[in-house]
Amino acid sequence: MSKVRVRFAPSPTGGLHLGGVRTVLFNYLFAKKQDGSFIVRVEDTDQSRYVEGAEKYIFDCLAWCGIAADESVIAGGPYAPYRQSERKDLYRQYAEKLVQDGNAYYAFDTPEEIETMREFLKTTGSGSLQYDHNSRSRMNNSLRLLPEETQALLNSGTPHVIRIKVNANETVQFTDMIRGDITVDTNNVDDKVLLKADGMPTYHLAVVVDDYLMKITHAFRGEEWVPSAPIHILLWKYLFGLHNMPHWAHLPLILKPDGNGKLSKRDGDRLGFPVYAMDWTDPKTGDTTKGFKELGFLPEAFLNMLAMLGWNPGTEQEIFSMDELIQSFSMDRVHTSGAKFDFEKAKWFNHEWIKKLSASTLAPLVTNTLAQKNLQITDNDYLVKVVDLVKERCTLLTDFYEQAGYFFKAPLTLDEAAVKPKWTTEKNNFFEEFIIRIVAAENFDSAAIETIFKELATEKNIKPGELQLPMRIMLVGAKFGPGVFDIATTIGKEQTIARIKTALEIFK
RNA sequence: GCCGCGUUGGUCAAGGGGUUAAGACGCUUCCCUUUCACGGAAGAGUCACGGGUUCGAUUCCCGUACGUGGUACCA
Repeated sequence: MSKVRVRFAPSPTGGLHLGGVRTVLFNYLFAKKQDGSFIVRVEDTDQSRYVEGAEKYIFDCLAWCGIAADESVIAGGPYAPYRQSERKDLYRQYAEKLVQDGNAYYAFDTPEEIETMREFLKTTGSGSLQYDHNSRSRMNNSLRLLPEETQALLNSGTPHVIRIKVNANETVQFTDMIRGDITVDTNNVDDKVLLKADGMPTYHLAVVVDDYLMKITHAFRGEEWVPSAPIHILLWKYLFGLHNMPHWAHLPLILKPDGNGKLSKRDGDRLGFPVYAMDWTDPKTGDTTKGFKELGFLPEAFLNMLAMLGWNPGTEQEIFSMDELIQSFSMDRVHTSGAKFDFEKAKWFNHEWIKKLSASTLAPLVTNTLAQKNLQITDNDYLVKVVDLVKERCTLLTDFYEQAGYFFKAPLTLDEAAVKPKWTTEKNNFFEEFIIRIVAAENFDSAAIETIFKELATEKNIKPGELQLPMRIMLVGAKFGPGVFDIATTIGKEQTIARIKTALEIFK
């Protein structure tokens, strides 16, 4: 059996959408499991939609995800170039061959003429408004024109496209690895443009030619391609033979959480969650769309979450590392129906991953997020200790600022309302005495502090519980965080005393 | 409109002719903790509808409804 080769074929038209990343993931998992190759081919055949920087951005996203292409624009490879615009000249010969074999034809119709044809079709009450086996007999193409007429138009340089000739009354059948057999009546498929007037191929021609040339064995793409699959099957049949055709799998869509339809960038803006893998700034408008990365997601969690949207191992395991995914993944366990995106569940995956990863693994990432809030970390060992103490309280990486910030600088404000109403001179005296005792103490570990605290409380005849909350507010500023004595020992004796003194002034 | 694909709790989903129809997220309650989390326990909530086939259908078949995708010289 030949080596498995799969490809992800993005168009550089904007941010990398959730669904796109999942398509990458499934391709990648499948390839790695079979010890195959994962190829990234840039499909930039539509010059009008080309967006500056989008290609680099896509590769940045893949890098963040930890997914490396075996062959690509960047990595190179035996089938270069991997950018379709650079392969432009290749496609024409295949289109011409199709014309010669009678499987395609030249069409000289202007957009206006096609529009007129559709308007006419509407008046006839015909169900189909397509340029197809039926309507083409009325149009300006080499099928209807005399050979001399066609030649004359060609010679005079009249703009034209090449369209596939789909025969009437046939059926096209193919097997989808996820959906099983799909059969389509050719009467419903139109004569799609293969080669545009500018000489660029359309997606339909380009995928088939490149998948053949690049020896792709399995072609995975979104479900939105199912309706045009028959065109591709026909092209394979005409050009390279069905026996060389890759196996197909059409992945289910990721849908909006609320209403209906495919998840889009707009839904993220509207509902307040990211849709792109990383921040994307539109070069034309300058608008930035938030990405999962910048929001504080770990790539491990992002990918894990995506894998579970549309695929399920059939066991109760939900948390998977990339290696585990590669081991467990199989295309036949991918679902047929679309799944609504749930941001809450996405956050849950991130939380699980933050808990799962060690503090030292997390530390560099936390350093970065804190730096973005102008909190510079100089002591990594100290950071690791802090991360270990607070990580189970953080859902997103960005939560570390709030959850760990007070370990690095004293709180700016204290939650006075939580203390003042029940504040007494006895309590004030307790803390003044407490400072004296910890100054004198040899040990400043968590247990020692707790012992001193509780003994003094007993002496003063105050319940320790009534003193712990004020102490927390003194050290943290608010009602959250790990055990107070753990905080005290971590920030150290000096800081602890300083913060208590400051707070005592405020509580007075 | 036409064509394709789909339909298990609010969401992700396991299962698949006979089950008390898993599990997770979210939600509620309780325990732990005089903080917030974590952890633990419990709870509410489901097989779209109508016909078949069958001793028996959530599971198979056919319709309907609904959803979704396509219907571009976009991918």
